[in-house]
Amino acid sequence: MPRPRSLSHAQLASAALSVIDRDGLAGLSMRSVAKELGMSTMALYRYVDDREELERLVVDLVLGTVDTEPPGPEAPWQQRIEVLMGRLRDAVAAHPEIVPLTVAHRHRSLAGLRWSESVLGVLTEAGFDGDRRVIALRGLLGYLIGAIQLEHLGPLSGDGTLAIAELPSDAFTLMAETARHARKVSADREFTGGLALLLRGLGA
Amino acid sequence: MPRPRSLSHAQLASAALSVIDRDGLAGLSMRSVAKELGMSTMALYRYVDDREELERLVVDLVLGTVDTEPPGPEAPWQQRIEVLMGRLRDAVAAHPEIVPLTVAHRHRSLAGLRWSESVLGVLTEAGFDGDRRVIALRGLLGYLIGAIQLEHLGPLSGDGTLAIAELPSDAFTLMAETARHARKVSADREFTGGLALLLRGLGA
DNA sequence: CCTCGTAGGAGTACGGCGTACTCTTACGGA
DNA sequence: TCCGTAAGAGTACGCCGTACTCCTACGAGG
Repeated sequence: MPRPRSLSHAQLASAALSVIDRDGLAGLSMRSVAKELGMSTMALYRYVDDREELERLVVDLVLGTVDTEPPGPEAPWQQRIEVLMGRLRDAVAAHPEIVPLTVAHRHRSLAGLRWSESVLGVLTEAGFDGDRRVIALRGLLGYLIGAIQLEHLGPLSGDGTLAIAELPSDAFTLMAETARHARKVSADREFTGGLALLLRGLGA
Repeated sequence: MPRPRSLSHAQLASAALSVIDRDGLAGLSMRSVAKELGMSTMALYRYVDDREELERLVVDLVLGTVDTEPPGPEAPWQQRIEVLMGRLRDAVAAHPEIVPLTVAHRHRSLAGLRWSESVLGVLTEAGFDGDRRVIALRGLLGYLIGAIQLEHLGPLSGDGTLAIAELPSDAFTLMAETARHARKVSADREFTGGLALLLRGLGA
C-alpha cells in the first residue's frame, strides 16, 4: 500500500495538548493544531473524523498517564481508593485546561474506563457488589468530577473566593465568612477532606 | 430620558431558554435568540455585554426557581440538606441542556449563591464551622455538580450504559457487569444513595 | 526499473459564529 | 415643538469546523 501514515494518533494528541498548554483551551482549533504540526488544516481529517475525536485523543493521552495498578492489597481499601482518586486528580491537574474535555469525553476514553475498572476491583475486593457497588462507583465518580471542576474552574478557593468575599455581606453573611475562611484551606485538604467524608460513609 | 427599555433581563433569559429547550444548547446563539425575540442580533448587546452574560442570565433564571427557604428546623439536618440538594437537582433536571451552563456560571449567579447561603445556614445550625464547614460545603457542591453531569451527560445510567455493556468484556469484566446492573438502579436512587454516603460521613 | 493505484496532503470555499462599528429612528423632558 | 439620548437595524470582519477538488509521493506487481 502507498504513502504510509506519517503521524500517529499519539503525536496528533500531543500536538493538540501543546497548543492547549500554550494558548489555553480556547486556542485549540483544527487550524492551530495543523499549524503546530506544520501541515494543512484539512490534512488532520486524514487522522480524525472531526474535532470531537481530536479532543477524545487528548483526553486519552492525559488519562493514559495515570497508573491504574491498584496499590498494595495489604492497605485498607479506603486508602487504596484514595490513592487511585489522587492519581487521576494529579494527572488532570498537570493540564488544568483540559478539565472540560475530560468531563465531556470521559466515558469514551479507554484509559478512563481502565481506571474505573481498577476502582471497581478495589471495591469488589472490599466486599461491595450489586446496587451498593454501583452507587459507590457513581458516588466516587461524581465527587471526583465535581471536585476537579470546582478546583480548576471556580471558587471557593482560587480567585473566585475574593469575589465572593466582596458580596453584599448582610445578605450573604455565611458565604462571605466561609469564603474568607476557605482561603486558608488548601485545595489538597479540600479534596481529600471531601473524599474522606464519602469514604467514611461507604465504610458504615 | 428617551426610549425606555422594551425588554427585561428576565424576558431575554427566557427567550434564550426557549431556544435551548427547543433546539438544544448547540442551537443557542446571539442570532437565534434575537430571532426568537423578533429583533436584530446586535440589539441584544443593548441588554448584555456578551454571550457569556446572556448565559449567566439563563442560569440565574433557572436557579431562581429553586426555593431556598430551608425546610423545617425540626427535621434532622441531614434531611434538610437532602431537600435543598434535591430542589436544585430538580430545577436543573427541568432543563437538562443547561447543565454545562450551570457549571460554568454557577459562581456568578446570585440565585446560586442564595442557595449556597441556605445550605451553609443548615450546616451552621447543625454545629459546623471553620474548616469542617468549608469542607462540608465544598464536598456537597462537588458531589452535586458531578452527579448532575453524570446523570445528564453520560453513563453509567442512560444510553452510555449500553455502550459500556458492549466492551471487550474480558478486559473490563467489572465495568460490564456493573453497567449491566446499573440499568436497574434508577437515577434517583443513584443520586440520593451517593448523597447519603456523604451525609453519613458528615455525621460521624 | 517502471508504472499505476492508492492514500496523504494542500487549497479553496461555504455557512455559521461573536461582536465592533455606523447609521437611523422613536421617544420623553424642556 | 424640538432636541438629546438611547433603542434598534445593518454591515462587515475575522474566526471557526469541515465538504470538496486537485495534486503528489509512495510501494507493490510486472
